[in-house]
Amino acid sequence: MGLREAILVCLTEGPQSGYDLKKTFDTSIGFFWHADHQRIYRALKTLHEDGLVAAEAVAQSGKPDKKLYTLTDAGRAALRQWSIDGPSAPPSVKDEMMVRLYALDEVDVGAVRKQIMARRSAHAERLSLYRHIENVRYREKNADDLRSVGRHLGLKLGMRYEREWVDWCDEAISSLAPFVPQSEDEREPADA
Amino acid sequence: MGLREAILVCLTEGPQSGYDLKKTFDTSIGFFWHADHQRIYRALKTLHEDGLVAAEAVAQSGKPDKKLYTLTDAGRAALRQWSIDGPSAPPSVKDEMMVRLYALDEVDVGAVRKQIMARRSAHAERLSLYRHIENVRYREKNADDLRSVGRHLGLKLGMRYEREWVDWCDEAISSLAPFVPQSEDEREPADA
DNA sequence: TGGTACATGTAACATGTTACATGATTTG
DNA sequence: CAAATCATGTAACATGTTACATGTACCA
Repeated sequence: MGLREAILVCLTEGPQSGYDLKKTFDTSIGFFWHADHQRIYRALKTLHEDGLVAAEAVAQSGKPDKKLYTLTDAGRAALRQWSIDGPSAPPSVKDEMMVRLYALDEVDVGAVRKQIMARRSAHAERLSLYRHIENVRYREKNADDLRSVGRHLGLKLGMRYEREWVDWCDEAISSLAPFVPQSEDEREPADA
Repeated sequence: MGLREAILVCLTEGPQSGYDLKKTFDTSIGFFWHADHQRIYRALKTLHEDGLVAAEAVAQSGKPDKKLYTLTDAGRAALRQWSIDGPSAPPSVKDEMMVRLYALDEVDVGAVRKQIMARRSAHAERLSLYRHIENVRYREKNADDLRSVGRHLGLKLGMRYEREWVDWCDEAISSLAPFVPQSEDEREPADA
């Protein structure tokens, strides 16, 4: 499944509710594996049925009850087994914007160029977020435990990826400039 | 859908059968959008129903009949509209190996490291394929038509991507070496 | 005669997305 | 008083994967 294992990985941090997991998927692990809350709850149900996680209802004052899920020994074993057997081939890329690049003469180049500018921003933002995290967590204290090394490596991959994207966007934006009517990015936005 | 538009993009090259499209998806456009033959045939059916492609049965001596699909004017228009309206946000990454890196202390590090070595090969192979294509198609003849510029840009993104992956794998392989029993890659493979 | 390429499909299943539903507490 | 956060879920739909099915021709 993939999502199942991603959840088990999250639970190695300690017991979490579905809601907690959702937040983790929106931030740290979500950079490499995305999930919405619906699928998280569905997956937790089957993980529980399979005995890979234990559930405990926790009453909270005011707020609704939460179910705290904990990794069981079987869950730990499954995680380890997955790390040996599971897929490790490069995942296939799926990028609609790149598909457009294959028939640039049949699409709206100005629109595509603007999309590339938007992506530049998105990737630049990601990159600075990653740099921030690196500064906060891995500054000079070269944490040499396995867990930190692994996570730092993940972060470094993310930084490489975003950096290349930003550079590529710059390259693409200038390459496409001659094909766009009046170099729209240099035009002042018209006042209403 | 995404796949629909990828097929329309392929058909801007000229009429193709489902089988032809499958081969295209296995090579060029498949680097950015993957599809198996089942989904291609299903998508072609609905594209045809929607009038975005025209179908023509072609009898062949010996071989089974093939259905040649051609882009219609409506298909061309749909493609153009999609290039304006369609999604262009960075697609979410999904990579099980990266998920493993989040709990390196709970998995089999030796296995993960070997997987990284395998990925290094896969990415290096891709990179050299891309370099080959660049040499053959875009060597010095700086083709300045839109179509070529777009495809060359796509290729360049692919090269950046694969190059970073190869470098990252090298970094990861050495970072993890101290955590693996007897630096397994330096051991001679035991004779049976 | 056994494998590969050509050529097209169905069916079942697994996964992922979108919309809807509920209900309390805190913050502006 | 409206919106956001906490917290969990169902249902319908869209998409993607795996397995199976069929049949010719060519090559070794």
